[in-house]
Amino acid sequence: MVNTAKQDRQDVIQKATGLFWEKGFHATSMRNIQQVIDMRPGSIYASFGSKEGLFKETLHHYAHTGLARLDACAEASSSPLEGLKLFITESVTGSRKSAPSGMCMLVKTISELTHDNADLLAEAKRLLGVIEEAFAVLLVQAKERGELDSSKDPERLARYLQVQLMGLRAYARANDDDAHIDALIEDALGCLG
Amino acid sequence: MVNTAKQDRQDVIQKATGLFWEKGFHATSMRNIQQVIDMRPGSIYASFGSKEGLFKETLHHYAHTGLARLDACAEASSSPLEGLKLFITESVTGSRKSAPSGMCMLVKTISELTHDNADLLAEAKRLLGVIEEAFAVLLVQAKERGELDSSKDPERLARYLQVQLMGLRAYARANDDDAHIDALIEDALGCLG
DNA sequence: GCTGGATTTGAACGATCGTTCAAGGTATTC
DNA sequence: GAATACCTTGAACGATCGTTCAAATCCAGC
Repeated sequence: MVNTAKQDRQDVIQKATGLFWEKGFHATSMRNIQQVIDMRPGSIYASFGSKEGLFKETLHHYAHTGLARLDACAEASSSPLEGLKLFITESVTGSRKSAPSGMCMLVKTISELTHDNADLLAEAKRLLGVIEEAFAVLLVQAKERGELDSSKDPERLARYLQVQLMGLRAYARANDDDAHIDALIEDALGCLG
Repeated sequence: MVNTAKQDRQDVIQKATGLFWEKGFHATSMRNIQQVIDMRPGSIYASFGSKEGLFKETLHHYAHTGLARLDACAEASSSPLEGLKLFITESVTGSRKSAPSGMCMLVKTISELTHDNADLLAEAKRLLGVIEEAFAVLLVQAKERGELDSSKDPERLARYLQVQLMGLRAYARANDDDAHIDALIEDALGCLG
């Protein structure tokens, strides 16, 4: 029974993530969420406390899913560097058609929120840092394997890749030309060889 | 009198731009705006028609200001390429402390809005395209002067710079370390020489 | 099948949203 | 100074916001 309840909760969080990701924090009303997850206000507030509480859980869910996908990319590839490139390429091109919003949900969140929701803002920043660390770990592995120029600083390169990923996804949301996007990915990841 | 009225209108739009830029479209209420621009609802709606109408004018104001600043950077620099680099550097580092939000207002808008505000979304995309064109114009000038490798495609490079600018400003919003930002700008603009 | 605690329900709350419009004010013209 | 045209005012509208809570429902243990 615990399993079922947990499954339900995860299912609810997943559906809420889709909504928040698509419409953002402010434009998503609790009534939108009630409809999508088929729960009444009382149950939602008993489970998550508030709209902010639910949103924070969706941020965690989003980040965890992203990290899992990064691991999957690394395992599916012949090298850490190829895994990283695959992850970034997938994130940019894949999320264009399937994902709720082309944008990264964490970037969307730090873009939308202000000090009025200070802890949500801080949490999104923190999670972006976690992802950056995961990039750095893969880059260290690549360096150890000799796939990466030993003069490069993995942490600096991880920051650079974050910039590229953020920029590419934002650009892809503003521009529809697939060929241009592909060329931009090539340019952005060129320094990885 | 026409001049005064126009000045007033520009002043109103400028103040509204600051609010929308900081808080975004949905989180900014018409009452917030009434307070900041010191006008009553009737006057605002007589002047701008709707919240969307006012927001669209602030988008234009923002883009126009950005283009003017790009021109100023180009004139202040010894070359088109240096002007472009100055503009990007200024946009990333300057907007960190002074601007309402570290983010580009146009990127923030395409990040926040969905098909529910289709024309505002389209307008923000269009204005980003205008800015990209202005980048391309400067790059063509740089190419003619021989400052840019003749093998480079100015339009592709303009798209690349848009990605860098979007990514850098988003990253700067998530991360406070000035030294890291400076290094990232260096990495991002390295291809310009 | 009854009981008691946990869960779900949905009507309702006060606040705030974007917007309207009759009423009041102001400036210009004769 | 009266009349006209224009602009501003702010109370008020219906809708929707995030949230609450008494009542209804569910379900395990006896």
